[in-house]
Amino acid sequence: MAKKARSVQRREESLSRESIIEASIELLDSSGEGGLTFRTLSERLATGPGALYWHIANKSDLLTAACDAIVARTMEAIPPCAKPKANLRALALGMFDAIDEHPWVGSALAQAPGEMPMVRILERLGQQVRALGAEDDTQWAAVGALLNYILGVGGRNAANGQLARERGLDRSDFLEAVAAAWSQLDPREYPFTRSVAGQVRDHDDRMEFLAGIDLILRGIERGIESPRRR
Amino acid sequence: MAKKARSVQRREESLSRESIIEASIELLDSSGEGGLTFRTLSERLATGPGALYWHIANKSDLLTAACDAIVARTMEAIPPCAKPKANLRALALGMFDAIDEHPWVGSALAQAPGEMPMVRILERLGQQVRALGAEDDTQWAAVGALLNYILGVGGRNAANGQLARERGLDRSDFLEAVAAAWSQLDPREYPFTRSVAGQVRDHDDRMEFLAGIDLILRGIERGIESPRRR
DNA sequence: ACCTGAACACCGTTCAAGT
DNA sequence: ACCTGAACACCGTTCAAGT
Repeated sequence: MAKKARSVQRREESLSRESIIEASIELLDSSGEGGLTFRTLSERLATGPGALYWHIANKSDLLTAACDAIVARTMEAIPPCAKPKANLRALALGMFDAIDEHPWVGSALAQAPGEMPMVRILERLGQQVRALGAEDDTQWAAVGALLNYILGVGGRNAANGQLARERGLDRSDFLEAVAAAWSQLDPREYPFTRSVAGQVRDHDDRMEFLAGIDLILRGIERGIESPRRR
Repeated sequence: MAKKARSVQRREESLSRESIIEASIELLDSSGEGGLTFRTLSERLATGPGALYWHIANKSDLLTAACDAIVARTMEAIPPCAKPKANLRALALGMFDAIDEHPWVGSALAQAPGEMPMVRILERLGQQVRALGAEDDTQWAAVGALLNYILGVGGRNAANGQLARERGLDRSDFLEAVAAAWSQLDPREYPFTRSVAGQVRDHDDRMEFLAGIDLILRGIERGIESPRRR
């Protein structure tokens, strides 16, 4: 019962932007978007909330920086490949998996348009679409379609994860609840939604995501084959 | 200087879910996402914050309901047309315009996966994709691609509008700032992003959005023409 | 230069008390 | 049944004061 340990553990290393971001990622991963708070964060770093402001501008800056760290790692981890199409698929899947592992990245990405994390993705997509042979005036539409699709899926996955967490369910239980609600819609007004309710229940998110990417890639290829009518 | 007017105006009609949602939409339109507060809302409705809870479950419920009101109106306003492809384009453009007019709808939509507002869009998209002649097993991918693309663009437009508002800029000034930041990136690391910086400045968002939709539609058509290899 | 932590100006939500 | 408004338990952010 020696009392030599201090009641509040003091930090050994001095605070830094990197250590703050790292702690934020841990917090976001373990407790979701609502888990990142200047108070919990400063507690975990054994300091006061005000100290954080010496290293980061504000909460939005912090969230974007945490998101960027994940995106940068994800981009680095994607094995390079000679074929642009395979590259694009790997890129998209890499982002899908990253958001699956860190759902908060999906919404952080959406909240920081034009910022670094989005630029990293944009750049990689753009280079590969170029390599695919798209003409200058169609590149932008192709990259935009891929980027927005990825962001759309990411945002939705983030929201699914967030809602499931709030209600104390896991992802599949949550999707089960959605499917149940859909199958009780009025069949005259919502025939399509009702008919796909079953698919929501037991589909493979990842494969479905990839099917969408392939569909967009088909559209891009077709645009390249028959370039423009005049 | 008569004092017969009460200092706080009292409401004439009793509170209702509809009137609360209507007032929320006005507040969101005029002051952005941060403008919707139980205090400002109850002030505007000449009541106390607690009263609102008799009619709505919580803030997320309120936001989704406000979003659903806009989406429902948007769906109703789209003129029906015999050609599924034209219908899909009109549907997508309708949502684009709705989010352009009410940027908060973009993020509210993303936050309510599987809820009514999203189901309305899903259903309309699904019916038209079916009419296009897609087989059962490819319908879901096609609808998913369109829906996620629309959600992705919507989310990004919402974020653009929100950030511009926070910084007191209008949309084009904000995009100008993004373009300026992009054109100062390292040309060796970010050649693509730099090369499209100019396009960000003076592109037409709406037309670009439509180009993406057309690209996806091409991919869907191609999938229909050469269904599946075996 | 960097950190501390109390204080400020907010939030969403609850709930006893009223009508 | 519906409304009131004070109170609760939080937020992000600031800033005088410390080292």
